[in-house]
Amino acid sequence: MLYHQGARSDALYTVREGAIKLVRHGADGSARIVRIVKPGDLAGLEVLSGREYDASAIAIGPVRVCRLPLATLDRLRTIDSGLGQRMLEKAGDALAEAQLWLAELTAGSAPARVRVARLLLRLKTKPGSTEVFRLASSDIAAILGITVETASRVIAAFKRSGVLTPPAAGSYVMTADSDRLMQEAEGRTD
Amino acid sequence: MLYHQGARSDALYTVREGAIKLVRHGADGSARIVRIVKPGDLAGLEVLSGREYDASAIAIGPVRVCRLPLATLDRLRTIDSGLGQRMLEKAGDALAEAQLWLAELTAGSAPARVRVARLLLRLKTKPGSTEVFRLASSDIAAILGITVETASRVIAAFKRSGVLTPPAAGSYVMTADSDRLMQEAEGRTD
DNA sequence: CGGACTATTGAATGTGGTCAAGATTGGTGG
DNA sequence: CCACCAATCTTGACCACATTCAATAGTCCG
Repeated sequence: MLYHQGARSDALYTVREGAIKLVRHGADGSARIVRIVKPGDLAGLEVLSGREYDASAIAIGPVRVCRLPLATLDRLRTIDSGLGQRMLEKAGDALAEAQLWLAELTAGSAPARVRVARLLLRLKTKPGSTEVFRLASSDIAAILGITVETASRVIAAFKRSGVLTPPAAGSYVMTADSDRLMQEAEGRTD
Repeated sequence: MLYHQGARSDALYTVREGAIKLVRHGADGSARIVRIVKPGDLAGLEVLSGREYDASAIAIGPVRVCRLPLATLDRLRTIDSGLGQRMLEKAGDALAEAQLWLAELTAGSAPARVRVARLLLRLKTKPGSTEVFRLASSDIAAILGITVETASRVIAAFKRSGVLTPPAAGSYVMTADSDRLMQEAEGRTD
């Protein structure tokens, strides 16, 4: 865990390897994953506005990150004038991603099966690859705002229909039939 | 309409007065509002990454905006070194808002009544005020990812129970009982 | 006074939630 | 090597909420 929701923000983070999830905890104890920070992305932008961290940052598996305390960041910015520019681009990208999640991954006019399919398509290890990261069904549930049970049911259905083929035990990836997955993501029922 | 989803991005916008909505259209014709741009906020950050606009920007009522073509923006940045800093902060704020929407306004462990209540609380004209912007129920539906019918039903229920009092005809605001609205937002059923 | 759009309300259907019970998996220690 | 335990995943039955479809009021223009 890199930092906690509600803690005073003091540093910006960038991920080098692996991935971290930003989890937002509701007053009632419910948890929701609001962003996945992949290599090259930034976490903890709150520090720039002096706000508290508005989510907790938790590593998904082993990661290598770079911690940039605010003072260090300011110093770097006076040296490298392009840094601010690149950070701004990254922030814009993160915003675009968040809005894409809002539009395509949240409930509303799309059944759970479709949303799970869309999420899986975004979890491909590489563009064009048939392998997708295998994350815990509790994480899938926390991203899509559904329960663990429905997540499990949908994944099971995909396995049965051959869209997904389970990996060797302990593996972090599973194989997907991209074409049929895209059909599911469109909502095609046939 | 300031720009269309999918169009080549050529300018950044900031809102002076009023508000604009960023609407993302799905392949199936469905529309979802992914952000409300209020005075001081930025729209069209895609231009910084050279991407296409990933949503359409549509004014909600009369607005006054400032259009900044990319060339102008670059020129301004060489003059005012603090501009990039302020833009970065704004981008971070927008990201925080988007993630808050993801956590609190989308379906998942919260019935429609609760989410409408939360949305209304964020539509207050001023912090502490009892007046909330009265937006079309089709807009409420597009933000929360519910249908117009359920939005209408919930609003009607709030009016009947006295939580909301309808405004004079043609007004852009309506009065809310903040305390009871907060109770509804918590999910308290009593 | 129409005409178009938005809002409202009602009934039937269906998807996902809840609750509860097993099944796998992975890890620990005897 | 195996027994045991905790955590995660899986599956089933029932129910509630929201969607869908459809029909009726408003409301703002021309």
